[in-house]
Amino acid sequence: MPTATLPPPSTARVPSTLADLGAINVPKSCDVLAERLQQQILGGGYPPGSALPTERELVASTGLGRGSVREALRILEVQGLVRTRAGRYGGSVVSKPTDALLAGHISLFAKGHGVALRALVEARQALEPMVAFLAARNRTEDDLVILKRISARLDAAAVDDVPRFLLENANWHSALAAASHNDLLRAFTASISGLMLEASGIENFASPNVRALVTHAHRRILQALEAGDADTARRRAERDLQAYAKHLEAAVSVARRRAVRR
Amino acid sequence: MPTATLPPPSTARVPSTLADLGAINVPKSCDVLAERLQQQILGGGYPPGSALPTERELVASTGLGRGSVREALRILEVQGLVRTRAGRYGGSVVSKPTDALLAGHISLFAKGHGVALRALVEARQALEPMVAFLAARNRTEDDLVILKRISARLDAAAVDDVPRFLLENANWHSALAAASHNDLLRAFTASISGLMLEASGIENFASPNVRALVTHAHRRILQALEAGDADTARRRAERDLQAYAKHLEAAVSVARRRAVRR
DNA sequence: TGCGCTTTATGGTCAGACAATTGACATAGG
DNA sequence: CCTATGTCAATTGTCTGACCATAAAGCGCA
Repeated sequence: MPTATLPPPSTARVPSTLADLGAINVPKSCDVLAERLQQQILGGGYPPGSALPTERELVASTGLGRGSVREALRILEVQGLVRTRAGRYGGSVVSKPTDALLAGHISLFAKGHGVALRALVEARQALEPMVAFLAARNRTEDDLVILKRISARLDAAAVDDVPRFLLENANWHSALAAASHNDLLRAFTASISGLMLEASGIENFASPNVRALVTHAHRRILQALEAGDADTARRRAERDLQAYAKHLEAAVSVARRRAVRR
Repeated sequence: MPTATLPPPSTARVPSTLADLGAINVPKSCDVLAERLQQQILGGGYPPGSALPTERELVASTGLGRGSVREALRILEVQGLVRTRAGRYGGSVVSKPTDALLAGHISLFAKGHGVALRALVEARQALEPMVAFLAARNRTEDDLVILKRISARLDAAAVDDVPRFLLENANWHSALAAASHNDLLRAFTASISGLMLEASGIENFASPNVRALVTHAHRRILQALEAGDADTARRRAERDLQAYAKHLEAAVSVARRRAVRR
């Protein structure tokens, strides 16, 4: 964190021999425990699926109170590193953070910052061409089956069921990202799809025009995937998203004009 | 979550009139409180900077125990929605999730899934061209100043100070993303830069060759930014990253051959 | 004016108790 | 023998109460 600036140490009267200690950090006990457990987990000491010590064992081994231990475990839970179950033979089991969990954090970030729909579209424009490229190279037969199934549902819903259309559209993008077999791009894409799905519930783009455009674009990309033609897949994703962004821009500006008039 | 499959309801003998109830969810009290507070915060009830009720007030108003209230606040803290300070006039203050926090979650996700360096590079290849494009369009004079300063330090370090070079390189990519003025792309890029910085500490690419390549590429992109030429900036980012990826691939395969021989 | 002490509201921590949960095991019934 | 049901024990979930640590406001003194 090279940009962090420390607060000036009091104001003056610093014994000249005393070095600048900087802001002294008093970590909370639960944070310390959480971090140590995190390191043990990431370091391989507790592989996914294995059980952490029970709360009371941790109390005994750390000397902390049970409340602090519970808060530490709660931190790990929010981070997606453990899942906790009550009851006998329960306890905290190490797990890997899920896509949904990361999507939740990204969603909070976006909502907290008031990220505009335009920014979401830009992010998708950044990700999707590469996703399509990789999907064409790395897809399995199963990936194709899933994408075709979603495409069919998408086409069916495009006729008149707009909410369903939007949902299946989000699924389609997520499935395409899954076919890329890049965990990071998959998670990013799924997050953005979820956010756009939410946003599209508010605005009312997805006119019949746009729906036809989208289904057509998806079909063409899917064809490139089947052929394993990565460059074509990328190019089509690029072009289609550009067209989509233009439509969206127009729709938004219309909505804005309408809002101004009202 | 359309992919979730419910466990088959016992095995048979289901009274035919009984509907499928699905898995019943028993949320913990602190989760309920955390979610309610989250909604209030995101709904604008507590704008950033405002103070949440104190722990004891929440105890009084919710009827929960203090431990549960504290766990709820701890959840919000990990999500980056509040910052908590001890002492009089302390308490929980609403805040926006920081880039660093989201980067931490993304990092945990990547480490938990064992995301390969190759996947990181692919993600950067996806993001950076669009980032460069937007940066050329949206950069301010301040953005340029910052980028130039980092570039200078990068050039200086490229001669012989490899760790410093890698650090400044990560800073450069983050600064470029900041210049795009897209919060999401900025956060994604910063995360990936951090992860690559960590990874590059292990591997030992960044040979003199690669360092020269990188500094040259950054200079060319910076020139496009100054000129405000978005398309050129994007094209250069694309080409340079492709070259970088190729170098990396070669370095990794060399390392692998060496490992096999040993 | 300016420094230092006190005051006090707040989070941080611990201890103990009880409730709720849940899987394993034993047991009864067919 | 198999199935269904009851019992048990270990574990998390929750509450209560107490005390400590912290930090900013306010006061008093020089």
